[in-house]
Amino acid sequence: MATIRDVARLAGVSISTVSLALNDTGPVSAETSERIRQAAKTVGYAPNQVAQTLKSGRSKLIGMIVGDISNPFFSRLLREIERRVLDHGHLIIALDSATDPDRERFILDALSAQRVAGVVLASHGNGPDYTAHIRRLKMPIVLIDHKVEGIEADFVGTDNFLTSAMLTEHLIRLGHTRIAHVSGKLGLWTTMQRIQGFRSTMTAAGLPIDESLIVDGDYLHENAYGEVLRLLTRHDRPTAIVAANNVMALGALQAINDLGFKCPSEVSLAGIDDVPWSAVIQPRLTTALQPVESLAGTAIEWLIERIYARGTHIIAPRERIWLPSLFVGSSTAAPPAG
Amino acid sequence: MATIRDVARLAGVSISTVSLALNDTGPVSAETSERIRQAAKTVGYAPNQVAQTLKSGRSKLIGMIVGDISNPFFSRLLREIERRVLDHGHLIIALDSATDPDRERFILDALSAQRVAGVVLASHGNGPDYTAHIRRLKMPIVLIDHKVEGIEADFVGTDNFLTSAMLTEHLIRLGHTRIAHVSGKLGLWTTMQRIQGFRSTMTAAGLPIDESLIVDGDYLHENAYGEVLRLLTRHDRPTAIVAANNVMALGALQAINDLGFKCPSEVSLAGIDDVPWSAVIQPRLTTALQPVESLAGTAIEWLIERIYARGTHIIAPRERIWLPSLFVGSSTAAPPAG
DNA sequence: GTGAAAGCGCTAACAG
DNA sequence: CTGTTAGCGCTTTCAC
Repeated sequence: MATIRDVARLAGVSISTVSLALNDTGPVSAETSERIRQAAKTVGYAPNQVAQTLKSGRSKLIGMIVGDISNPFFSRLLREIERRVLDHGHLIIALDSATDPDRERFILDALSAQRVAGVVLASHGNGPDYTAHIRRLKMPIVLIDHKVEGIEADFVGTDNFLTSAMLTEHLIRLGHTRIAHVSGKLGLWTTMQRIQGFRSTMTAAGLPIDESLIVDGDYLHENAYGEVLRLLTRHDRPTAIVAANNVMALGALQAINDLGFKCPSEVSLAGIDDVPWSAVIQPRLTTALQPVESLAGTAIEWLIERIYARGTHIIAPRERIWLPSLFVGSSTAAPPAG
Repeated sequence: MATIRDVARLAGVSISTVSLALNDTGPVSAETSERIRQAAKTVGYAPNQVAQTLKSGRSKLIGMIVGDISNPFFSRLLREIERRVLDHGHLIIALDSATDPDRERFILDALSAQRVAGVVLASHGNGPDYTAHIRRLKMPIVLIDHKVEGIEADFVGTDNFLTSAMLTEHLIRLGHTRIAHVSGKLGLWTTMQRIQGFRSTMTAAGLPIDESLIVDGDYLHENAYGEVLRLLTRHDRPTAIVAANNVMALGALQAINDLGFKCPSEVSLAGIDDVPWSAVIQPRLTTALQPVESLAGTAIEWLIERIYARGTHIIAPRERIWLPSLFVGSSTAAPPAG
């Protein structure tokens, strides 16, 4: 690997002149500059990012932590973010926390040790210990999807109250009264908002809430499958189900199919977030969609801003809540008569 | 961020003693060592990986480049690899080349500038220029999925000839004679092997090969959708289709559905690689499965070996070809009578 | 316009 | 056993 020294030697100048010329950061005569550029090309010089990072204290790497990288919602988000970030000369280190707060902390420490420029964090932790730990790292952070109180960071998310509220409303209008909600990991802001949206909409419609119909699926396919099996084998089973994310909706659908129920004629199903190729899944799921590109765009815009602002001025935490949209598929219909 | 200096000051020793003690790399009295560890803890010392990297010339980062990070085959692979790599104290930088060789080169250069320890590469390039460029980077590389001649790297993949051959054989046994193959990006080893597997099996069964039934889907959902629309609107349409990957199989299925054909009674469909929610897709696709965990395991084992062997001894390029397995779903059946 | 030198945080000889 | 020192590759004053 050629270094700045090799270039200097070949061009017959000092290393500082090379740096000045190549970075356009000082007065170098056009002639010398040209000679240096030539030399750099012939020796195949590429600046060592590690040295630059050590010098500047900040690398060109951005960390991104999500709960499940194989969840299509997050892999789309990752893809969108990565695309935008490459334009700024940054690279993304994507990590899967498996929704485990301890693992998340471990990863955050590792990213901090790498002196990453910033972090896009779909957090799964909370509590004073957790927030104190994050604050101590002093990294530019943009929270995405899951909001956490007590961290000086921007937050970009969707109106989660609305996501489940609109699905619930849709089912109520179709005539359902016994509606179940398969929720995500309890304690998370996103989860609680979605549960709230469900509850409020039920109550506003004058429907009673059967607490046993609100079950915890932990945002996982398997859990949702199991919970829905349980729900549908009860004598007072629900006629409709709202799943709090995409993979749980698919788990629910599988349970419905495996038990031999017809969807939507016997059980209606609605979920949050799309899956790619949803077009080939029968029935086509009714879903509340988060605007992935808008989320990715805002997150990166703000993070980059924060990275460049660092040391210059402080930016007060911002918050942007995008609105979901409703896609009505063929998985929801009026409840069976009787 | 506390540095080794802060620890040294607090413990009342020199920085080299701190380094020696904390890395267990020199003779330090038990007492001093303990004092140093205490000091490190109280100031919250964590070694700066960037400085270590600059010193050693090699970071704890591993790059991974795939053609499409949102393809479930690759996101599973990424997840598996990441899990294994964390155990060795490494982090993964995952990047999406969008199957573009130029973009792939750009990314490889960026990784090289970061002095990554090694790269897991699902390559989409070939030709002397390409291989020369990669050789020049001198990074430990493990090729995965796509084999490229002319690079001194290990290769881990699946017997791709067999994947399409077993699917074709399965269709022939069901009675099909007009079988189409929606292939991946032409020129890639993987693609060519799969086409070969298709051809050889047809020929071995004494069936003629209609060249117009071998179409290029470029491993993309949209392309496959379009190609299959075209195939099925021909007067001499095929009765069965072998798609060279998972997303193309789903694109094909969508085309079949959209045209109003029944799968499998009117058109049979088989694909390569699973999708996570395959259980809820009707009909359940017949697929040739690659052993993702074995691929990930071998790739990382070899890459880590190569990373540690660097400078010590050279390892001759190795190759491991795993066998696929056949999953018979409900998307394949005997061709319609007449 | 250009060069010398300090220093980012760490490791590893080499002295003592 | 412990401390001094050089140096990884680069940027950035500060002299000349």
